[in-house]
Amino acid sequence: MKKIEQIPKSFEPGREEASIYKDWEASGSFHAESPSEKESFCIVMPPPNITGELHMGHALDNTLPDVLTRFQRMRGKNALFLPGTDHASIATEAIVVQRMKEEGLSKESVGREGFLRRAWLWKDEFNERIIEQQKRLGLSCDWQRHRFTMDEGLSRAVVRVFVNLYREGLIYRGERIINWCPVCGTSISDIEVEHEEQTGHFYTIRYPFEDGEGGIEIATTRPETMLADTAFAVHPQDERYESLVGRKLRLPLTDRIIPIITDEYVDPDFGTGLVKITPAHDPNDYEIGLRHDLPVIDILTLDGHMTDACGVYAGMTVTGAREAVIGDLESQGLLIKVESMRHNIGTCQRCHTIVEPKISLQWFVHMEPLARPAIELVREGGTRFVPDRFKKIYFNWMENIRDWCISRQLWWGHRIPAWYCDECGEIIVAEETPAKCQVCGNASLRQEEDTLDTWFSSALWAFSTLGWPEETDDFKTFYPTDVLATGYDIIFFWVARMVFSSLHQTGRAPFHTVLIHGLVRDELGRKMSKSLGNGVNPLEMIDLHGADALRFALITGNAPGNDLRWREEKFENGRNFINKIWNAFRFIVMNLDDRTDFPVLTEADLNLEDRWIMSELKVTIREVTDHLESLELGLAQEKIYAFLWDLFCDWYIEMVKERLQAGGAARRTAQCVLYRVFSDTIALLHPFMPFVTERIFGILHEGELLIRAPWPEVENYREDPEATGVMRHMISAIRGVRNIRAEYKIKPAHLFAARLRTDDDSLAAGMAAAGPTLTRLAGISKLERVPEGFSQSAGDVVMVFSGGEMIVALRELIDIAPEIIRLEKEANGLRGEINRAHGMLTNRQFLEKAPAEVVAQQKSKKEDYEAQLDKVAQQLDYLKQLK
RNA sequence: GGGAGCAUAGCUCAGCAGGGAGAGCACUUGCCUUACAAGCAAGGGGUCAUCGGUUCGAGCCCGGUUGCUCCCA
Repeated sequence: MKKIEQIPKSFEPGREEASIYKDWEASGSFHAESPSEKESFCIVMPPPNITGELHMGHALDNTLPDVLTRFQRMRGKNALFLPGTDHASIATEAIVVQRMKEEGLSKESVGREGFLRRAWLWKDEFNERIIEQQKRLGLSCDWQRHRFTMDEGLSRAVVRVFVNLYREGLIYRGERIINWCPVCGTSISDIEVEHEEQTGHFYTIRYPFEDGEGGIEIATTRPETMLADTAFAVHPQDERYESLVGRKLRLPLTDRIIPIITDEYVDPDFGTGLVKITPAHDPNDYEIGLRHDLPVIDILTLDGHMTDACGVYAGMTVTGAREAVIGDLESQGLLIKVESMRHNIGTCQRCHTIVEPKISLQWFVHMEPLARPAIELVREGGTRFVPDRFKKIYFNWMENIRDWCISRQLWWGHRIPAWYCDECGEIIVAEETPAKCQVCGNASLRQEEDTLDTWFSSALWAFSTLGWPEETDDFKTFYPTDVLATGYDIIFFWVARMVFSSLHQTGRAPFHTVLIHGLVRDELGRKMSKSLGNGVNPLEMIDLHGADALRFALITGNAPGNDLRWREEKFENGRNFINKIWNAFRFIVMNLDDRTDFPVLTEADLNLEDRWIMSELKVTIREVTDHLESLELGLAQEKIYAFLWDLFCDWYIEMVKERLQAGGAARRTAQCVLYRVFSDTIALLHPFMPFVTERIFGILHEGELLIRAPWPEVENYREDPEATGVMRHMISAIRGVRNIRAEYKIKPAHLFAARLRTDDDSLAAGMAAAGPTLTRLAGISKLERVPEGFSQSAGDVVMVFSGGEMIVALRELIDIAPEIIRLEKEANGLRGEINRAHGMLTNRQFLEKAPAEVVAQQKSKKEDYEAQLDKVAQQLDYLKQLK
């Protein structure tokens, strides 16, 4: 083993992490087997977009599954953390286009092939960069299984699913109102539209009757869309407007005559109960239009300008047209009033420009039949959400599902496997490029230009990454996967779609558990964003204090589903903890005599503190394991932290120093327990802080890798209530004495003798055995047990603790008056506790209804406090007598 | 309009088969005690938002109110 001189005073992540990571990779520790005899555990990584760098959200998103994977790997499972990246069609295309623009090029000028070549170069560059960043986080991914959504295999899965769904009639092509983003130049799905409230204007316009007289007033926030109006509607039972039905209106600024119709859809209680119908630009109006056979007039071009159907307004932008329309209406006296109003507008999730509802020919997935079994699955617990409440969000969306527009007018993505025959109009959907039209035999077919929504391929991620549609070993070994860890912001986008796609294609749920985490926010609770510039770069943090500190900070106090604020302070805590661990490690190395070959210990060899710390470790192993199994990573980490710092470092190491100094058998035992307990604690911590723990373990256990070491077993330790009880008393005695020292401002160097009055023999024995330790920890030079009847004298301070009394002769150092105050404070505290317990124990209802063990517990607490109060009171009487 | 979450120590947050309120940081006091000052020791600080209900017993369960977030339409 290394000598202490070879071990640096502190752990330097920057110097160590890269080589530790290399050791893991070189040993093949990340690699999962398939097929395998072992039980498998699989998590697929939520694939980051290739559009940019890793941010704090990714760091969290990736750390959680890594902790779980490392835990399961240590438990002996065939654990696979499958990494990958997503092609992010809209975002990537926008970036590549932007880059080309800077070179004076455009998509059109380079053509589809040329564009894709550039996009792939971009992908290669960022894919690599992301992987490098993830390695710095310490992720234990099986990099050999890294996948990209546009890889050959995954593309084959996409085509297969598309063809399957088309043949089943679940994918169709049709004209519908879709959301059009004029800047991205593509359709987007409903959930890619974000609604934001804005202050706009509410224009009241008069539509005159056909003959030019009178008219109807209508209010709208989008006056330019009137150019697409093709009817006016009222509710059929609305008596107010009975006389209007059947009459015709003259649409201002045009020479169009539009009818007044009735339709059930109109809500008579909303506004005036009159609505204008714009079939080409509103989904509901489109439905009404179909029912009444209304003309559909599209007034918007794909790049957001007015179409030729708009007469004088043709060619204007939407905002330009709005101003022109308002001006013209006003001059014709048809603009009644303008009010200001808060209203919701839809914007593009990617570029935040206003989305235009627009009639368009697109491809859709018919969702209802796919959603039904997906709802059933979660309802019956086949897949559960942690925390549970997120299933409500899932249900809410699934139960109100609408058909999914999956075609995108983009080049970067999976091109839709559909071909058109210009001769006969046939649409051929197939996995392979068809040679000729199956109907008319025409050989010149045209492939659909559009690509698929990125989420269409992400939805297959749980199985496409494992080789589906082939029945590969990977697929057989790891599918269904186990846990999916992801943010609540993509429950619809990804989780829900992965569930229904998996169920439909593979007949099985993609995972049994979805662990939901929150968003990483800045110190002020704001979402981290580029525009605010408040993002914290995880790589910079790693440069500063290492990946372990970063991981610690992300897990600290983090409960499933809750957002967390990034605070520098938590991160420093992580660094401090690493330092603490490192120093405990150094202390142990200093005291091991370069040996780790310890004989097997028997109970007889063990000291009180040995039995105690091992008993506490057993409890900790159990708690940490349970918390990890229930995905409570924050709690699990907290338990290790408390054990390592508060119990192991503050008490065990301190108590063992005398024995280490003593040498001989006592030293051997202490060394052995230190080594065992510390090694297991480091192992428990490994999933959270893999680097330091690996380095330490590697030194303590030469030639072994912690990443592949077995998870600590509770069976290796004995729960020892007796030792725990005695230690609890002893700790309380030491704390009490320290408190006296602090209150009386006694210098550390000033030792004093103390007397112990107790009826607890094992405590007395334990304290006696701890003699020199008590000197160091409490400044007690000599401890003498005195009988119950022993009476103290003036100048004695009596410190009552849970196991008895410590009597310290302070003589001239103490003043009776403040001592009386101290004891009275103590007595009051005890009386409070006694009253509380007494209240419960004299309540007949409590005695009858509360569980017997709770009653017994209260009873013993009360007796305990009463005994203590009794002693405090005696001492008070005594002091008052002296006065 | 529908739904969800949050409100606990000065700050950031944990806590929950319902049985004596926790952590980290900050604060006060004393310590360079040969693993660690990124540390050690001793302390101070909370009617767990509010009102009501259930219960022998409520921070925890139920309902109302207020105030902040967020999602969906």
